Amino acid sequence: MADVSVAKSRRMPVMGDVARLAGVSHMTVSRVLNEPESVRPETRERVLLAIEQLGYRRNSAARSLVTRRSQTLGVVCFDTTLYGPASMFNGIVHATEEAGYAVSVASLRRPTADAATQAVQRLVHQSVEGLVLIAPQAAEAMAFVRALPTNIPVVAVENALPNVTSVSVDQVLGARMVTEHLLSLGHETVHHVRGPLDWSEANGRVEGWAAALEEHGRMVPRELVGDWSARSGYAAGQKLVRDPRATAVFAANDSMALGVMRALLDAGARVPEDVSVVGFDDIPEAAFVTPPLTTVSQPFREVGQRSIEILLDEMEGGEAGATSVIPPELVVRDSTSHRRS
Amino acid sequence: MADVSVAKSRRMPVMGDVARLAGVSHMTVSRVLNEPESVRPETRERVLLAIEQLGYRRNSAARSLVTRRSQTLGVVCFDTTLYGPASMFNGIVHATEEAGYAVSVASLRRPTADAATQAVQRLVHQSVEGLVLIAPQAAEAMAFVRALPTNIPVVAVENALPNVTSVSVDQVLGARMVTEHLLSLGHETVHHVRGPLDWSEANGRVEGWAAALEEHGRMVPRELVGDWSARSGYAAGQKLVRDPRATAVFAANDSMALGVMRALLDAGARVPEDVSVVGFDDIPEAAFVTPPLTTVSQPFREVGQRSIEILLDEMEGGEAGATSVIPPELVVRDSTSHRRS
DNA sequence: GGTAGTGAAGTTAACGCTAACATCGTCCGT
DNA sequence: ACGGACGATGTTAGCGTTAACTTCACTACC
Repeated sequence: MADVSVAKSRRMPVMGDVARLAGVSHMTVSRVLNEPESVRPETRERVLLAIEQLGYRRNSAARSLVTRRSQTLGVVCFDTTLYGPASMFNGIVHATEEAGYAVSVASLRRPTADAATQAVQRLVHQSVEGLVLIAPQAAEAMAFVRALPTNIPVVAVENALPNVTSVSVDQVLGARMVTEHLLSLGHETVHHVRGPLDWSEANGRVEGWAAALEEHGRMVPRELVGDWSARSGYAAGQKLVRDPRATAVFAANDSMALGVMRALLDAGARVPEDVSVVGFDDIPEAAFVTPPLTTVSQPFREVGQRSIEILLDEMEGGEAGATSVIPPELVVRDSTSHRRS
Repeated sequence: MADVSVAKSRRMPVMGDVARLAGVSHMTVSRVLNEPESVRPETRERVLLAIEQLGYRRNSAARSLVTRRSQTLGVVCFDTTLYGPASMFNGIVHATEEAGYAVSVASLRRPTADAATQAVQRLVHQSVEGLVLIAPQAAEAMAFVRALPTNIPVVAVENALPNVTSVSVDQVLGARMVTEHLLSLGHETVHHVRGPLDWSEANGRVEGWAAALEEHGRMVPRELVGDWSARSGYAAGQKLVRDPRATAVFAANDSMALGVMRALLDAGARVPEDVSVVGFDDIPEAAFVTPPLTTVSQPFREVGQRSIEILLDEMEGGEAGATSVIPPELVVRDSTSHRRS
């Protein structure tokens, strides 16, 4: 009881309180906090001491009211349960905090233009100073761009939007590497289980895969469509197992690759003896599943961190619209082998 | 003159602008926004129209300066790359947005008391009105509690802290179910690969496992320690494979279970014929790995959502300190089977 | 018909901070 | 020794909202 009343009566100290204790004006306190060099060391020490004694913390609402800056960056994301987005989100949050900004998140329940617009609006309303988009669905992207307030800098990760700065891993290259790896093992062609139609990453992977096949003069099989989940990979695998020409499968991510392998195994086919399977992402479990999965490693965290670097640069007047592409890396394990028969 | 008006219209409109256009005072505008019923419908319409025309948005900094509320909840998290935390985070963000609050995130790079304190401070400084802790390390927990400002409501997920409201899945029960499932299959005892020593979830699982074994009068083998990663599970598996009595292994999460299975397989043991393996979490891939993994399903998203419900309730004066426990569910797949001698 | 009561709007004063200007010594060059 | 420049601090005036009054017109009642 006593605790409560004490806590209540003890109002949070404000600049004026600090000033009084230090024997200066509140403006000097403000200066100590904002441009310490402009205050005489002796005075500064006194103020700092008073701040410490009172446990003073500057009120950020008042500060941003007058400066019109919030020291906050906004992150729009869709599903942070997927390994890739989750890792990028982590990288983004860390980098943002390191830079002294707060992180405000808006999440999209559904990939609709409306939801996207709302999310951006919400963040803008919080006066974020910059925006990071982790929402790789192309349809959305368009909505975003329309909803964007021209005055605030934006960076999109893993999604090339017109007129928006973006950072991404070279999906086309990654898919190329996978396809050529498989071709080099003697497979006649490579089948592909792609990601959702509206994800730009999925499209990039399809592009690289098809391009590599065409360059080698191979047949380009019709791709199967998944939704990134192992379950959808399983469904695709069930179809593939009926096609004797499908000796090599490139799944657009590791989860789907797992599903494909499961379907193959359930149907009595062996991996990699009968069918080689490759994933994408290199989730931490990839090396430990059965068989250990050949896949493409993406530096997700770095992508996230890099996006913040670029965003901050843009906020300080750097030019926008640049596109930064980071190369992925093929990791060969045991789910791929030379074609037999 | 024209310049001036253009310049003015370029500036974000404020309440006064809306008021002028609607022919009322700024206070009426404020009322329309805060307590619409107190304004005559006719006037209200006029104001609403003016708001629409000007594209007016209330300045949240000014608002929170005077109300001393930020309409923001803070989330402290450690590693949102792990499936569990990522899912809970998702649930939390969704529920928070649904309730009309903004979400501010602070992430811990390292599980130290210092980092924890800083993270909480950062959020408090942003005047969050409530705090959710997704940081299941016990050591940390203590630091949090100490750093906690007594006046702002806190909910911890997956971590029972003294005097702090918490929501969690019944880890002890889950581990019990696993152990009894294995025992019922005829295994003499169950070996355990636990999670990090400072995670309360890991401790709960150890507790349930040991209790179940003891109740059945079985030997309680010394547990091996992992760090949740498949790699650490692999290391544990390499040790277990040398012990002929280890016919049933309970890994504290699915990733480690995968690592254990890999090590077993690499050493020539078959799963489940020679050794049964169980995980925990039921990651979406669990049903599709080889062999499909028996595990415990946890309603992560619901835990996240529930934590927000409770937090909001507490913010509205509900009593704090309650503990909400949600039961998990055993999912039997193919990585467990009767003991064969 | 006068007065209290009501509902709807307006006025004023914070909220805690920073920008911009004002003040006041002090040091300098000539 | 004097005016100007400079460095350190103080004073004042908002930033855009809401809380707390105040005003005013209109109703209701004895």
